[in-house]
Amino acid sequence: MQYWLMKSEPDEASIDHLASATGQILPWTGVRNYQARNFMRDAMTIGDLAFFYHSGCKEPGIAGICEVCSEPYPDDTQFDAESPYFDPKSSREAPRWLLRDVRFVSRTAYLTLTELRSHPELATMRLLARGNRLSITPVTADEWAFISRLLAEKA
DNA sequence: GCCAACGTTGGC
DNA sequence: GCCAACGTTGGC
Repeated sequence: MQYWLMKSEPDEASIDHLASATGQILPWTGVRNYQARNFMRDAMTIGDLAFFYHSGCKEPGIAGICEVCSEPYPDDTQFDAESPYFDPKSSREAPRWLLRDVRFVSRTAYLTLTELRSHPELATMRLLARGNRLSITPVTADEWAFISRLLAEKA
């Protein structure tokens, strides 16, 4: 059992999209970075929890919690020439990009990036590391517990 | 296998 | 819209 933080642009897929999806499940589509793919393919386990983080928006921050709910499988968008995530170098025989489904767990109080940065306890969080661009990052049990406490206080 | 050029991410 | 930081590509 591990913890994660998964970034999504709310225009594309927000916590509200996840909450209103069929079965409250969405495929974590569009990851085109090998490290993030490897996390999904190799490191995640069904039942892992993740903070659902809104990025690329006015106020980036944690908006909710979701749960890994499938084994890894090929991301269909890599085969779709119409998709912005199309990868001409991938094939159905040897798919490059694997994803997992995530299930809605809860909305949380909105915890902004600025606030996350303000807590020295979180200074070593992968998300906050200088130059970090990874869309999926591991969260330690301590970080998870600390942030959960912050969220509970704000609720 | 190096590395310059290019593309992307994502906060500001 | 800018740009710093990073990842990927491809020529050599």
